[in-house]
Amino acid sequence: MKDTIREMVRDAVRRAHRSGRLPSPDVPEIEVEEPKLEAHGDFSSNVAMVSARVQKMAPRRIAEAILEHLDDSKGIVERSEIAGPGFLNFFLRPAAWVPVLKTILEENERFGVGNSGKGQRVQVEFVSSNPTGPLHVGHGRGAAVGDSTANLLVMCGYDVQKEYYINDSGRQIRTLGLSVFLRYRQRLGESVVFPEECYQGDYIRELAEGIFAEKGNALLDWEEEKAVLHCARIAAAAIIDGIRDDLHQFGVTFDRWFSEQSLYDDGSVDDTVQQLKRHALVYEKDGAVWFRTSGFGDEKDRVVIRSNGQTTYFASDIAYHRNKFERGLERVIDVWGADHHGYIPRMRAALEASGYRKEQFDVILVQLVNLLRGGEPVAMSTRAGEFVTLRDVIDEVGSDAARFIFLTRHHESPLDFDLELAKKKTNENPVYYVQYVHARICSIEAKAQEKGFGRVDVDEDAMARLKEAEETRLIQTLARYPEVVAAAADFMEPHRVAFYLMELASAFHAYYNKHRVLVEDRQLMRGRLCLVLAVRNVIRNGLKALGVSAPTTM
RNA sequence: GCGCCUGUAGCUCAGUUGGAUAGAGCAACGGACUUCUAAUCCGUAGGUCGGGGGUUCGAAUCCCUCCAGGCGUACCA
Repeated sequence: MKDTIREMVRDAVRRAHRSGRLPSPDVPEIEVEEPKLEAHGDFSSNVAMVSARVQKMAPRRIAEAILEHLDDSKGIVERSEIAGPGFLNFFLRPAAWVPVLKTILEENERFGVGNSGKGQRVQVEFVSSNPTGPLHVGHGRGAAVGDSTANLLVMCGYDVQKEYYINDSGRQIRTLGLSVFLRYRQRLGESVVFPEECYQGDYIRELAEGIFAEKGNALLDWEEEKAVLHCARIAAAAIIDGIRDDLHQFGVTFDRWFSEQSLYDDGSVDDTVQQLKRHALVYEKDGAVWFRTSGFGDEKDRVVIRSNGQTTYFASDIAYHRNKFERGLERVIDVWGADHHGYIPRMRAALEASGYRKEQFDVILVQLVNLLRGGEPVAMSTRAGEFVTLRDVIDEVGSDAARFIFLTRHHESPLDFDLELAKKKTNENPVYYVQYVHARICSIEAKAQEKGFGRVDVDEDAMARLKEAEETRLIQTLARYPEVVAAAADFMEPHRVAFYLMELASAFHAYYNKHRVLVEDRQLMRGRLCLVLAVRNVIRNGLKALGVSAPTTM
């Protein structure tokens, strides 16, 4: 609808120029927006103001010329006016909105789907938690943001791949193995000290128990290093299985799980370092090898190979990201915890130095989650291994509530997640507020069927009967959905969809309380059924994008 | 010290990328169930958009500066 108005305005400028009323046919970048105040119409444009320079005329006179040459052959504008410094305000006829409803009903699941992505190959990498322990609540937020962003990109016509990067190499994995091995020895009655830097959680004991169940006390006879590595391998695999299960429970699946170790095994990390050397992008200093990231916007150069010969995490990360592009991906989006933001300049530098454009790499930073219960902070200590896992949260409040609440804030703003509130079935809890709309409409549909209405056909004459203020407002809100999806994907901000759904839900509940759908007048009832079914489509599509279910009853 | 993020109603947060008189929810107060699900709605009240300067027709939004909070600044991952 917005685009239609925009085209009409552009066309009017050209016509006004042809008839001699405007000196220039040029139309600058104009805006058509939905004003906050109803008195300013359904749509308004700033075309006259931004054209003042080009046309060398006063905005209000330009506005007059444009209005005189407006070609409204479809008859959608009821009335238009010039207001304030030169705004063009358009008031639409209610019937102008009928095509929107028709589109929503006909396109059904596909309503809101666009093709701005043009099939571009994009990867969203998210969660990528180290396989040293179960996922916690913060990972859940990253999962919700990453998965929803991926969904939205798919809806906008991108060819999207979701990937989980497993940091299954390096010291932390060894530490994991050591932690398990020490618990294993304790399990067999040895009295050994369990160092603070080892992983403290109870799950380590369970993993040790698993090793014992399989191998008995055989590991005691092994060389220590071999035993630790064995424990590490078994434990990491078991933890990843657990992570996969948790994410599956959370409605998140990946196209690929990418192992960091595989980059060492197939020589990718070495190759990468060799290539950097050939291109003189690295140099040696103090026995270490440094990447000249400072030449590409980073604060300082960064080490890729330590003086002890070991590569840094940065080295394998460069290899990993180059691998992504070598696979044919045109654009890469990483979802990281906000505490890693200092890492962005060096990663960006590394990719630019490798010949990629900076538009090809984006990072979504996700701020931390404060877990509360009834307003009180839940004590969590990673060091002591006491933390509430994502699984705990899903089990307690459900996947739908958790996912939706994770998306009720901009991802860069810290989120208070209150377990009590997440379980409440009132409109303090936005999930139910939105889902309730879906359930209510399903109920109306069922009642309509009891009254002998089989299928509700798309009936334009009936829809033209929708003239109540609440109905027009609902339709206008519905019409915005595709723009919301597009903006959410463009800006990688899935919370926009969550807020939109709350707004749509609010408009529906208000309508529901004031007007009945199942009225005596069959034609009006048919029109209203079309309207609420359209609302249901959009609610369902939007919730699906966020990975939240749309229940038929509640 | 330097860098990034945040600062909007008592609380938690939006704000269509520069538009007209600043928007929700919660909390407070007052109302609405004989109806298609009250997990809902309607109304009242609540503001120096952290402070100050600048850019222009126009600023919560862009620039500068100051203040407050968070995070980051490893040959850690």
